Amino acid sequence: MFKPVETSVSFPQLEEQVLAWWGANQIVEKSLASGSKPFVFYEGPPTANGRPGLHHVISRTFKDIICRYRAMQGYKIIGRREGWDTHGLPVEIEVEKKLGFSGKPDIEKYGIAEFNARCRESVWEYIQEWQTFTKRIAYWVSEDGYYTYDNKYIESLWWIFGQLWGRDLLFRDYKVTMHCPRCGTSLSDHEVSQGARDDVDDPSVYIKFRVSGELAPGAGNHGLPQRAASLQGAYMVAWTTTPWTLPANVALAVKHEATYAEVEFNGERLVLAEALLPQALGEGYTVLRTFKGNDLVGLRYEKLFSGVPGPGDEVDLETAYRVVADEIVTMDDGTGIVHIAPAYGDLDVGRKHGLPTLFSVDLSGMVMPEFGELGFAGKFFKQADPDITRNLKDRGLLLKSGRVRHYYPFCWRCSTPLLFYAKRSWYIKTTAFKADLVANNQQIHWVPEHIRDGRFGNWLANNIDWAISRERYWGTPLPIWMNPDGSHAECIGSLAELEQKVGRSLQDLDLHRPYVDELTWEDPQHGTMRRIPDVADCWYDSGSMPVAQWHYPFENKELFESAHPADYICEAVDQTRGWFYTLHAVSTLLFDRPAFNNVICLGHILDEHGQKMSKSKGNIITPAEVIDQYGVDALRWYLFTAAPPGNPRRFSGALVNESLRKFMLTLWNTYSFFVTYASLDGWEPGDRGQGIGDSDLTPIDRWALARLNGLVRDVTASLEAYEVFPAARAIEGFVDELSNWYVRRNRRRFWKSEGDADKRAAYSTLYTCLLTVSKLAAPFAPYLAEELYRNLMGLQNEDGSAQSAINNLQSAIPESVHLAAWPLVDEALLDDRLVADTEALLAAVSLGRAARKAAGLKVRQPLSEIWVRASTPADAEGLRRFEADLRDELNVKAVRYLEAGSDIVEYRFKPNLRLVGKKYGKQVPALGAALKALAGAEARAVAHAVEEGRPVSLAVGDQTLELLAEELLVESSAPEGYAVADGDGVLVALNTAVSEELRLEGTARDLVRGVQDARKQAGLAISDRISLSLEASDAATAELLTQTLAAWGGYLRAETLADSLTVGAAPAGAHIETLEIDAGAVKLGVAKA
RNA sequence: GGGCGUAUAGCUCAGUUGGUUAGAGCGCGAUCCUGAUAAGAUCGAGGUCGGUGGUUCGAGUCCACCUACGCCCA
Repeated sequence: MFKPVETSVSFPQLEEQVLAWWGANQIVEKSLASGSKPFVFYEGPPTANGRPGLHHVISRTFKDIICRYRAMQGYKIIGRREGWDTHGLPVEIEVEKKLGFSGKPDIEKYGIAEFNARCRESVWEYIQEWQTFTKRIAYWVSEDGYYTYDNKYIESLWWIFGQLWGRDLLFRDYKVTMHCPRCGTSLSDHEVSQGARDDVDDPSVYIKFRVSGELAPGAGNHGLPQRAASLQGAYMVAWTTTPWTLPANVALAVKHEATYAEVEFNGERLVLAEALLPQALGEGYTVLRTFKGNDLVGLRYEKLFSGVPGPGDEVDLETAYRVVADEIVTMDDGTGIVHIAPAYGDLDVGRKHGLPTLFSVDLSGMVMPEFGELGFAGKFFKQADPDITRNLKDRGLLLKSGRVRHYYPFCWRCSTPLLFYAKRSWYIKTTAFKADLVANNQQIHWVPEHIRDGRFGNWLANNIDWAISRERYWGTPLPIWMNPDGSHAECIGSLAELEQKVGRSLQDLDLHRPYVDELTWEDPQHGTMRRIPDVADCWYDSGSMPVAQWHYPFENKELFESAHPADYICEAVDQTRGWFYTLHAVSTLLFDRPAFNNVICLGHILDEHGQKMSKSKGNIITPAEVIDQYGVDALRWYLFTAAPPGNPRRFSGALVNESLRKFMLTLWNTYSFFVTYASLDGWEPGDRGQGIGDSDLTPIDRWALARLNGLVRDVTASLEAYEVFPAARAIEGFVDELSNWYVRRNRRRFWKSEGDADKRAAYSTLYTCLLTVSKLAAPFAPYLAEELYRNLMGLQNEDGSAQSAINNLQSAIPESVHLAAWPLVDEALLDDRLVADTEALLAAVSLGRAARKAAGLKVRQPLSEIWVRASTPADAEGLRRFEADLRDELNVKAVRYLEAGSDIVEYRFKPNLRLVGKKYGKQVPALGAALKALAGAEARAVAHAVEEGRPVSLAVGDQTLELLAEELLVESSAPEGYAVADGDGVLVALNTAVSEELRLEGTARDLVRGVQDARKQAGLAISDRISLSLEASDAATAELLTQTLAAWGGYLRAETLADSLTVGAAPAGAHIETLEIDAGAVKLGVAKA
């Protein structure tokens, strides 16, 4: 009934077959449609305009595993669908590159309509590849996905804008951008980094700001008025490399806790950071007094120039020209006093301290006409530097000037120096909800945990308003219309509302630029309403997907209500300030709840040297090459078991191969072993009904089932906590023990000829283990699990296609493991004591082998006895329970137990620090010494007491301590004349004496192994009977051979299926192998009988 | 410059509330076992647990500072 299984297997080929079967039988569709209880998943949309890489494999497999697990638990997964992030600068840049463009002017010339059409196409360039890839890595999602450029999607985004607008959460303010004055456009971060240089020659000037003696409004008064008065006429010294920004100065910043000094220098009083005095002034100054940065806050100074307010801005100059304290100030260079010009880079500082924003240079980089009388109006800002410096020098406000080489950004296209420039932008007022953002974050279960209060928590605690607008083309148009002078604005929250405004149907309208830009209407009071040209930050698109993917609230109201918040999302750690944040912000602002309850936050994949994979380094490993060689399951298994998901991981094909060999092949071979013998015996799972009772289960069967149910318990608990890594490692550990302990120990039960209850118990046990493992492993390694499951369930006959009898009889059997129910723990089979006993046994076996090795006694040589001592009485019980296994594994005739009654050993004691440490604290060293001093009869008495669980009185210093049995650890020396190995409190001692009788038995076993090997070399089948001949190389060996055969001849014949056994030269035609025995050799002649 | 994370054997990584001799796998060398296995077992070489200082009877683990790397931000 089982399909025959080859021991050699190509997993990539097997996977292709399973994949084809899934396709032919709509397994994916059935899984997606299954379940009842809702479980909500959000797909974080990738941009499909590049090829999928390994980092996509890891995020998709971690998304997949949880969804599969929940599906097997009977959940209906909502949102298990593709999603595509289609807007944004990366797409535009890709198209610009293709068209050979160098910036916005080229796009405008080309036409926005055509450009956006190209962007729309470009998004789908790799979609085929993505979908094939997605299927191949077995990421099960519906292809009926959402895409952010869809009109419906955009309409939902507009609805959100409308909601925010209605609550006054959208506003306009300055934002500092990197601006190219020649190209007339802002540059993105990555464009800036392309053109930055770090050896730019610039002026380095030290400017004096005269303290006026007044105080800023609202300044504290703890001694400040007197200080202000006394500092009047002194100069605060600031350093800058951009003199052109000085006319826009509105404040000076100091560092809170730093020490500042008032010094006398060339007849003037100067104020600057004490630590930087030598650097800034050299010699010749006298310190008059010092104070903290905080003590200077609120002082006012005389302005250098009169900066110009932005068009339409009302500014309160009362709040300007004062000293503030801010973290941006460092003591690395300069004077510890920083000149603040919000318009040209220090906008956040300005905002934080309520400073006005003043300008001196326009967007074309020219000094504004307002500075005409100073003689530098109309000059390019860099050219104005010397003029400004000279002007200040003439007014006695320049301390000194020089040149410096440093970092400065240039336009990557035209090499024009860039301006930091505060431009009008639109913001979402997230700061108004900072407390809610922080509180809602506390409800989220982060894996790894530290992200919550670390990276993400800190980001929220330092929340700044979300700059939402972009001066670009391919994106969601901001639905804000304004009148010509900007005095009136409206936000449109739906298509219907817009139709009503323009008075016609817009059903066929593409809701992108330039089409929406063309929609205007006349407002009787305010004039022509035109859309502002900006589009939305594309993070806003993806962060709004919980709403927009369902076109809420225009459609799918019920679905949306049941699909919010997500139970689970998963992306890489770089999304903390990306998608994780935007989801959280949108959800908190709109609904005051988190967008997701559980999140796995993945680390990045690095190459095998810990370097980031990048095209330029040429160290990219593509998913395809790994999958073709090792298969998807091996890759997935590696990703799940290599490291906890939050850690970065070094990747190489060799590591995937290790997963394949370590886990997949071990499981496969166990499975193959089972199927081979079950088929031979015609065993079927239904046989359990024919009288295999619990009583037929041997201890090792019970162990396997206890261990299995413990595994189900542990894997389930781990996955419930979204801890994939320990779950996968647990499965791996079980498979290893199943193969290398259960199967190895029980081989004879499977191949013996009687088909008795004992044999059926073994089949039943191994079958249950394999079938359950196939279910547990299904979310991790979906292909391998499917193959195992289907064959074990009798769903594949010999040609691997049609359904077998059992399936016809029991049509309720799920046809795929992915449609099967997640295993439940059978509490009755759990037995932690049994599992612990087996662990003790395995430890003793391992030590016994080590002792054999040390004594040079191979395992095939039987020995008379071993002595064992377990670390606890309970473990000793365990060893007794499995004494037969212990004898067999170590090939000894008897096992004896070292107990205090036997005086063949010496005892040593240690405190059980875990217990004793807290109780006795500083007395621990003395206690340890007292225990160490115990010897002879006294020591034996203590050991006795501990064994019987009685407390022990011990003199420590001048006190007597009453120690509980469990507070002591007992070790014993090795008995004389024994080979010993010990560890973790367990000791195994071998009696190394080999009697003549034992020697013959060992020889017999050598002969059996040699003949078996010869049979194999001769190419005989397992069941072939042979005639065997043995020829000794010398007289001594001949004598040994004769004696051995006298005692063990029957055994030798039985084990090797030898019908005849002759001593002497092999007959012609026999296969001959030579076996080394003791000092001599034996020629083994094997011929088919 | 700031925040977060990481640093343990040649390589990839574990190390539970601080506790007894710091582990696994791979690789290397040796030996053994084997009629499911591409496997397995044992031993060996290989560790200043990134560094310094501190807390403690006791620190890979907790604290402070420093170094290197990664991510994010400026």
